[in-house]
Amino acid sequence: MQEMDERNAQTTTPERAATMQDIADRCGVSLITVSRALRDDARVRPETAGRIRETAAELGYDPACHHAARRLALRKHGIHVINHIFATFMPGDFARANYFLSLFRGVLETATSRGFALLTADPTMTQPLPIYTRGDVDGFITIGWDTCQQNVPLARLTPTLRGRRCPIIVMLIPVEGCSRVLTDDFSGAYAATAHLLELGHRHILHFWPEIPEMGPIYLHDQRRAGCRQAYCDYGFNPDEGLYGLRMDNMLPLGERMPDALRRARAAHPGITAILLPNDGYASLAREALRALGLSIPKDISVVGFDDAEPLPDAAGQNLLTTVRVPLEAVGRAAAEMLARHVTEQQSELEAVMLPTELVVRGTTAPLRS
Amino acid sequence: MQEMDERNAQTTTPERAATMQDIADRCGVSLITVSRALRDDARVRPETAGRIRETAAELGYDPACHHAARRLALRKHGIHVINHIFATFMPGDFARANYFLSLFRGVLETATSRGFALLTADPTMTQPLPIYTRGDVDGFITIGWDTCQQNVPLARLTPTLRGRRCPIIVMLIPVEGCSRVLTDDFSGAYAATAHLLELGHRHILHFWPEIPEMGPIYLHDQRRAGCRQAYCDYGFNPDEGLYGLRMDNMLPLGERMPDALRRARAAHPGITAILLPNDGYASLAREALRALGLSIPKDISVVGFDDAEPLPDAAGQNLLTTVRVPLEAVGRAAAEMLARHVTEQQSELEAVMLPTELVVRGTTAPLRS
DNA sequence: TTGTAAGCGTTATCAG
DNA sequence: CTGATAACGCTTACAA
Repeated sequence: MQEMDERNAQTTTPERAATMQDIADRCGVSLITVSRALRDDARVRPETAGRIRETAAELGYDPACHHAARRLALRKHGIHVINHIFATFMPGDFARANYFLSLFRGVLETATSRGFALLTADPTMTQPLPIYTRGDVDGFITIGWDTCQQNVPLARLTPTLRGRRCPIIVMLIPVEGCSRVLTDDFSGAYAATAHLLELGHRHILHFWPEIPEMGPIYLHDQRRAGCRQAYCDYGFNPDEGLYGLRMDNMLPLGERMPDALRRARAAHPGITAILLPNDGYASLAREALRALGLSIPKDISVVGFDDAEPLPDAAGQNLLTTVRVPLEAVGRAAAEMLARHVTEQQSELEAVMLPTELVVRGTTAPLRS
Repeated sequence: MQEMDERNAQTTTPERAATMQDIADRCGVSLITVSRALRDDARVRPETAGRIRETAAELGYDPACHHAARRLALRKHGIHVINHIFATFMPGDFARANYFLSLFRGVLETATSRGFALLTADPTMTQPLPIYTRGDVDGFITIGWDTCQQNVPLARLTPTLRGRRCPIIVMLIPVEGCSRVLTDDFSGAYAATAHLLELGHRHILHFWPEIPEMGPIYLHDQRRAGCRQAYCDYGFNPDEGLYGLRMDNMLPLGERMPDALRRARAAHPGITAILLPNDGYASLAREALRALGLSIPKDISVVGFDDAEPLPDAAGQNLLTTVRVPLEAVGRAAAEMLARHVTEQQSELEAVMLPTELVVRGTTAPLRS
């Protein structure tokens, strides 16, 4: 059986991918003619072209195989051939799995459908992989981590990309000099606050992450502004009813949640509603509140953010009232934007803002009078 | 400030990456001497080499930039330069998010630490992206989907890779002709069954996915064999106590779970324990059982598989007894294996099997007498 | 120790 | 319409 296969094989050794020269030899034409024929250059006799294309097919010629040579040749004439590779930076620990996954899924889906392969790297990696400086990547998509946080790759990348046409799209958080896809967190927080105010709540605890070394955190500042605006628009004073729970560190809050809530309630006994920084905290909050003898939404209303993580009730239904952030759409928009930048040689910065939406479920209820 | 930057710039236009010729011109040596110096070739005077390296640094010469040219040049001599790109196929819907994420995280972590970038593709993509046939990918890692299922990319890839040295590592399910990283599901299922038998259970329902068009599903067959072996070793007859619940379709089971369980119990009223095909079904099963008036583990014991998805109790603690499959380690091992294949030019197939481990939590209890 | 030659596979430019 | 030429940036083989 092996022998048969070998006999059936083309005369070219299977080791080596077929080249234009191979085709030219077979057809008795010059290499250039082959090159032209395969690129549908008009100035080659249709008959010759047909014969060439046939032979190419016979030999299993695959233009993609010699993409690198093509790029090299065209560089002489200043022609940039796109490579069909995007790169993203996603946290390797995927701590908030659904959050990043949604973004990632959107990016992957759209990149793929546009013919681009997607490289993934962990933003905490200590040094950029060779491929990033090689010029093989057509563009980058990343979460626009605020300056001092984890934008290691972005910071490290920028200098190596200097002078090279290599667009970077940031998602969710704006970064100077990059095209961006943002979400309207201001309006989301506004809607959530308005919802609570309309339910009669007047004293709301707003989780407000602020890590000292990081400076202001764009998203959370936007949201805080939205909350305050709602207070004002409804005729209330945010300084009297909206309490910011400043968090100096986001992750290990699991253990400290009960303590944080207890102290917040001690300082502001009137609190009847809580705005969380993301859905992941909801189950922690539910636990902590239960320990304080409070049940949701009877005694206290809770609103999440992102709509990325469910808070399942006994029947497995998600009962978390939250602000939906269209994460997958953000990913799709970013990839689409990048594809446009890359294929249309467009170099102007672009900005898109996607709407958020309040999703009312079961963790908010009218204020008990 | 811009002006200053421009004045400080090197004489080479920043548009163009520095080349060896640029360095040679500056140093008054030939291009080839530069090539040698930068590759630490011994046969170049140390003094000259030093000067060359200095100039290279000044000009910001980055060898990675011209990686493609290097590959092209070396091909003449039959030398294969590795490209430091791996590719994986991961389901884009990430239906069982944690499961695939764990695998992915392992692959990504190890690939990155070995200096390889990771390309991700959705296995359902209709046609392979250009990069896959281009020879830019050094090797592939994928779940070894059984032949008839979603191995679209694998099937479509193999012919294009014919004759090319491009190793493929499959995870979890063996595929002919590929190196593999497997898990000992036989032992895992054995341990789970033994655990239940020791607790006094004699009538166990074993979910046994079997999709007609797919033929036997390796993992589930392994597990079933493990279950049966345990029955035999403990002196029981699997044909009398181990009931297979054949599933002809895995995904939309959510709605059919209550029905499936009801019918299984009708057929085999003695059932006191259930072996699930994966953790994701645990919450569905809990619901369905609750609806039948049965509580876990009082009335019925339940064992999951994978330890990828928690079954949280009221306090958020995972109470699912399950078989831990070291998914992240599988990913790491696969990437490590691939790196070895690629860097050591090794072409012999390799196989690794990682152990599984029964994790006893709160969903299994002694049989009520 | 250094330089010269030739070529990897392709393409734009110019000549036939 | 077709072909020869030179180049993209690099490397091995061989000569000086």
